[in-house]
Amino acid sequence: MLLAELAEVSRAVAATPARLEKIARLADALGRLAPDERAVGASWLAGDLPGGRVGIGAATLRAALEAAPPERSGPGLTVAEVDAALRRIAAVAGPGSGAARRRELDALLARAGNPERRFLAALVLGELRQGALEGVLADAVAKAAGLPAAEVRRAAMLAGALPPVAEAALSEGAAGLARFRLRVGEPVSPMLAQTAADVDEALRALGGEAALEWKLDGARIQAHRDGEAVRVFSRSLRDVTAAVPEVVALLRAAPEPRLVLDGEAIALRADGTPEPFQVTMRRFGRKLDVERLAPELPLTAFFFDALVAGGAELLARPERERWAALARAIPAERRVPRLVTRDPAEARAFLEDALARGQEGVVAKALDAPYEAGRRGAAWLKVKRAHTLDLVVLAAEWGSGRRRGWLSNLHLGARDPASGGFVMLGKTFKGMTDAMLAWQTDRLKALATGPLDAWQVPVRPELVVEVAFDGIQSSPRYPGGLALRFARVKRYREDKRPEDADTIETVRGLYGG
DNA sequence: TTCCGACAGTGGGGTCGCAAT
DNA sequence: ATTGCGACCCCACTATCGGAA
Repeated sequence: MLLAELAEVSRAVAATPARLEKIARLADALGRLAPDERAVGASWLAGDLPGGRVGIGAATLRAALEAAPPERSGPGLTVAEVDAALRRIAAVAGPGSGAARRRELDALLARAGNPERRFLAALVLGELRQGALEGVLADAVAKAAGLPAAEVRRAAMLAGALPPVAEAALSEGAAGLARFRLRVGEPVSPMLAQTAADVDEALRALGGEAALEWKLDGARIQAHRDGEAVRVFSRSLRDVTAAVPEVVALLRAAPEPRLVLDGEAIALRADGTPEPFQVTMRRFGRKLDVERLAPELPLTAFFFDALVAGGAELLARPERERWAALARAIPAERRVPRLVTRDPAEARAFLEDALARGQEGVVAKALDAPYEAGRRGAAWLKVKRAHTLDLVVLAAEWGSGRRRGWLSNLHLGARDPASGGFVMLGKTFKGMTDAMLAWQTDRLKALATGPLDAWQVPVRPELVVEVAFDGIQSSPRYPGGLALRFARVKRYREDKRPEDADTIETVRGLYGG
């Protein structure tokens, strides 16, 4: 198949809001792929590259697109050709690799017309924006193969990816799907949590009784052991074994030879309290000098689930059984602190204690729920605590996609009594309804102190907005050395003037305390 | 007919590795 | 030595479609 055909499918999928029509068009395209194109075609139609990102980002792509000839030349690109080129691009390394990537990219673009260029660019950036990603495509695979969507999804979660499942389903039907099972050493999509406002709401939603566990502010890990072979995966199923020797040692020392465990890796201070997430990432994100850094900045694993333990696969077993199996496989100090209760007061106290010890919050879990790989199900509910500040809008950036034409991303500042000015603490685009976006666009245009056609518009610092956030973190980027984590707008405070806004001193107090 | 689960989109800050400067 | 880019860790929130109730 030609790249141009897939680009046209993607365009048509993006053009219709109806999910069923998207599914029909995607299913039709999947059915037209040649057998050896099915995995890569499915990957692209889900907005992914089969081998992951290739080392080309917005800057490189922009430069290449500007330099590309206005018209396509040569024969149209085939799916196989483009796949091969992208794999070559991903594989280059060492000095001159930037130029080598660029040459390959230039060659691709030269043979691509505008629709193909748009499709390629979106794929490379991971920003397909056609209103269909893996979730919708799973339905399309099911439709194309004539198989139940639930079985396709299940296989994709156990495989940790949809493309191989698409290939198997289209080529071999139900028998192909049946081959996908949990295997020790191969990662599965982790189960995710929904959010609850507080523990009372969480307990109610879970039917009264639940297991409450500390929510640690670290990095998710899925640890596999098969005898001496240990592999550890991140939330996105990247192999991070080399980054976490402590976890490897822990698994090897366990009394059971076959384990698949779900947990969190986090850096702790000497007193056992958690380091900020940034500090954990100094270890978890590292590939070089891990062994040298490990003694001075150790990572500690806390597990909260067992997918394989006690010689059995436990995905379908209830949570309380999986926890019991985990407890037999891993010592208590390597498990997440946990309380099973139906008493709201006890649950609240557990949350308060976790927060007082510097943890992020708690996760409430249904005791009878299975492990729903890849699902953000209602069986796990996270409860955190937000702070709020009244901050001043210093500037705004024009939105993209469905926010085109709206001033969307707000620059937020705290009042600085010392200078009489404002100290920027970060940006946010979250929390606004469409009505708020329209309103703030009007207001900010009237307050603009710079040209409205610029990418970002500075404004007179007069608009006060109540912003919720999870915490203050040290910042190498912002002038006050502090930044908000997960900032989102709660509401505008038209009753407040900028001189009523919170001060940088208040923010420093929050950071220190 | 209304409700709600699942999904996609819209971007945020920080850290590391690495090539280019 | 510094800078900029890209990948990936954490993520909140709203709008929408279409099946469930």
